[in-house]
Parts: sequence; C-alpha cells; structure tokens
Amino acid sequence: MTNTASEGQPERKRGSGARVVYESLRDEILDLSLAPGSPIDEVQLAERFSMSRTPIREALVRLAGEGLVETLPNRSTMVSNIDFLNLHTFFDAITLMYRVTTRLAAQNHVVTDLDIIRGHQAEFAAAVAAQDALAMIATNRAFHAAIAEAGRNPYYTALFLRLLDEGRRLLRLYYQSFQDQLPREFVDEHEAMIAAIAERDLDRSDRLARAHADQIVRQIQQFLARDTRQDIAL
Amino acid sequence: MTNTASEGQPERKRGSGARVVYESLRDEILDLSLAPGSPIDEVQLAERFSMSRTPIREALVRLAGEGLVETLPNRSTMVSNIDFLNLHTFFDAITLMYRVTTRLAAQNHVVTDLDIIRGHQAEFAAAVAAQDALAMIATNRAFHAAIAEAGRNPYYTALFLRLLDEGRRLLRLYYQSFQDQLPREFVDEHEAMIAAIAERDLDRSDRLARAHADQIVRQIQQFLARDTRQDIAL
DNA sequence: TGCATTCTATTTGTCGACAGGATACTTGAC
DNA sequence: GTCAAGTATCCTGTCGACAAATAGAATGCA
Repeated sequence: MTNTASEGQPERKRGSGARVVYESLRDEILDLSLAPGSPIDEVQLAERFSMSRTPIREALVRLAGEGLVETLPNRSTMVSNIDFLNLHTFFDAITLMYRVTTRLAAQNHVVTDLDIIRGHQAEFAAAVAAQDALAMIATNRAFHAAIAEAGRNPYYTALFLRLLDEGRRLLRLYYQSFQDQLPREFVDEHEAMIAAIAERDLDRSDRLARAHADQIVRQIQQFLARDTRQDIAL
Repeated sequence: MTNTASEGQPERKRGSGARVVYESLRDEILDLSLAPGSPIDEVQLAERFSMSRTPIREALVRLAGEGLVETLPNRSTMVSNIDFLNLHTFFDAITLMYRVTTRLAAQNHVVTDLDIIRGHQAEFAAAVAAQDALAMIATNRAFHAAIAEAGRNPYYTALFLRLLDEGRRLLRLYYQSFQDQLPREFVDEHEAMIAAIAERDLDRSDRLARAHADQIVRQIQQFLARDTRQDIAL
C-alpha cells in the first residue's frame, strides 16, 4: 500500500514544509528515536513527508547549524554523535547557564513571569508523580526556559535552550535507567528556586541554581560511570 | 556585456557554492556594507554570484540561523537590525564570555596556545600602530578567539564568536568615530591578560578580562551617548 | 477627493531533473 | 587467494521552471 500519501494528506500550507520536517527530525534526534551516528537519506525523507527534497534540505541545513546533524560534503549527512569525551565542557557550560539565568530572573522578573514559572513547575510535579519520563523532560525544559525568559537576556536564553536540548539526549538515557524511583529532590529544588526568585534574592537564586545543576550533573555522571558487572563466583 | 560569467569564472567546486555566498554575505553584513534593514533579493544575488537560487537560499537559511538576517514568510528577507534598545543584554553576555573564556584559558592552555595568542596580539598591535580600523577589528577577534580556543570549551567559544561578530557591527560604528586617536590601552590590557594566562592565575585573568570588557563597553556606550549638538549662539 | 476593490507584477516556496562524486561491487592480474 | 583497477550504482549539489502569496498599481464607487 503506497497510496496512503495521495489521499489523506492534510494539504500543508505553503511556507510550513521545512518547519514541519525540522521540528519532526529535531524531536526524533533528541528523543533518540534517531540513533546518533545513523545516516539520513534525503530521498527517503522526501518520500516519508511526501514533499520534494528542497524543504528537506532546508531543514537539514538548519539542524546542521545547531549541531544536531553533521553533513559531510558530497556524502550523506548523519545524526551527530554525543561527545562523551568532552561532556565536562557541556556540564560546565550548562551549570553556568543555570546560574546566570536564575540570577537574572531574580533580578528582572515581573509578576506574570512567576505565574508562568509556577504553572510549568506544577506540570513538572505532575509528571514526576505520574512517573512519565518524557513529560518530565519536557516540563523541566519548559520550567527552566520560563526562568530564562524572565531573565530577559536572549543570548543566555538561546544558549541555555540549546544546552537543555542537547542534554535531552543525555536525560533520555538517564531517565530510562530508573523509571520507578524518581528524583523527588528536583521538585523541591525547583520550589526553592521559585521562592528565591520571587524574593529577588540574587545570591540565593545563584546558589540554588548551582546546587540544582550540581545535583543533575552528579546524577548523570553516576549513571554514566555505573558498574553493571555481576559478581559471579568463579 | 553579459558574457563575463561564461569566460573568466574560476569554475567553483561542487560543494562550495553555498559557502562562498554565506561568507561573502556574512562579511558584508558585519562590515555594514549591507545596511541593517536593507532587503535581500535572491535573484539579484543569484545573478551576482552567477549561480542558481538554491545555494543562495541555503546561505540565507544559515545566516537566518545565526540571526544575521530575518526572513519573513513569503516575503523578502532582510538584514537584521541592530537592537539598540537591548544592547545591555549584549554587553552583559559578552562581558561574561570575556571572563569565562579568559579564565578557562588560564586553566587549560598548553604552551603552543600561548604562541598563537601572542602572534595575534602582535598583529593587533601592528594594526593599532597602522591605524587600520578593519585590521584592528579582525585581529582583535582572532586574539580573543585564540584565547577562547585555549579554554577548550566549544560552547563558550561558539557563543563568544557569535557575540564578537555581532559586536563587529557596533565596533565598526565605534572605530569609525576616531580613526586618529586610537585606544592604546587595549594593547596594554591584552599584554596583561596574556601574562596572567601564562602564569595560570585564574582570578587575575578573570579580573583583567572583566576590566577589559568594561573598558570596551564604556567606550561604546560613550560613543552611542555622544552629544554632537553644536553650541550656537541664538 | 477619498476609500475600497480588483488586477497585475514581483518574489518566494516547491518541484522534478540532471550531473558530479563517492562508495561498493565486479573483474582481472600477480 | 589477495590486491588493484575499472565499472556500476547511489546520493548529493545545482539548475531551471512553475505556482502560491503578497505588495503595489489601477480602477470603480461613494
């Protein structure tokens, strides 16, 4: 059956072709649906989205600009690998962004910002309670994105979002490891950060953000360094 | 005469089309050869570079990804405006990147890094002596880029380079204002930073970077706030 | 004369097709 | 049997063309 494309297609609008492909591929890469290192075939994508190669290529160029795919000249583009050897630079950068955005949020937020932040925090708490790993990742990102927005510095916000997205692949690995016993601390830490921001306590916001980042980094590092060898008597 | 394209053209290599256009447009935007807000016509560029619209569009997509052009759907793309109202966020971010990269360079550099850094510093000093504004901007960027490279954190390096490039448009305005009396302090500050990095003095590197950033920010703010009204007796 | 509407023209978004390279496979020689 | 050269096939980079959408001009109406 190959005629599925010819009938039920919802008639995409004119300028939306590349965006749909971009967002779809982006989600699949960050959710590890597309494995790091796997090649990407343009004609295959063109068939799948039932459109020409032109918008596909535009989406790939955008993804390459964000480092999510790597394109070798005259050869197939592939999903970027996770650079485990240089993870410490990633942790260093994202820790700094946690701190800076939270500090700036304490300084520059307006009241409506707090409502938005609290809303995302409620959704995050619900996701933790429901033990929904994917929802936890999404709502956690939204929570910190809202804090960064309240900080009112687009440069920090953009870098932070990029780092959070790149970390999404790590978090996906991480959360998969313990779907049952979920980190309740994160919810409490978020609450403390909200309180510090609301009181416009810059230094406390900074400290809490740093502790939060350290907590996450430590957990992921423990996960990566875990020893799964079984103690078998020989 | 329209046959200029058919004869003297240096026969571009296969994969290089979009890169040439990207780099050319990027330089022209950052040098203010293309005024902020001016529209960009694809067919015009296609004629100018004597190639199809496809590589032109790819270059524009990349530039849009870096925020150097803004593309309105179904309408012409235009050179991004300089956001003078939010300059303080730019200054805040670039100051932090000055500090972080210099501090990390003091921590992580190897001896060959210092040679490279000193080489760029020599070129910068020569440009200052020659009162060549464009060369000053270029060599100054290379100097700080080398420091960032020595810091070994690609996330910081990438953001810093983006900020330096975006600042290139400001610096272009700034340096144009006093081609004669050039800021000799910058050369001395660079030397002090090199010394602190070489001695692996993290805190001193940080302080010097911050002072250097403050110096530049102050100069640009003074330039932007200058009062050019003439005192005419009425 | 001013405003709304229709028509036109320019420009973008998308498409199908072709050619240049690169990889993989086949064939031949040592 | 192994290595090298030639060949075939696949995929990307580029091209010219068409269609949708918007902006501007022209026209009609109050």
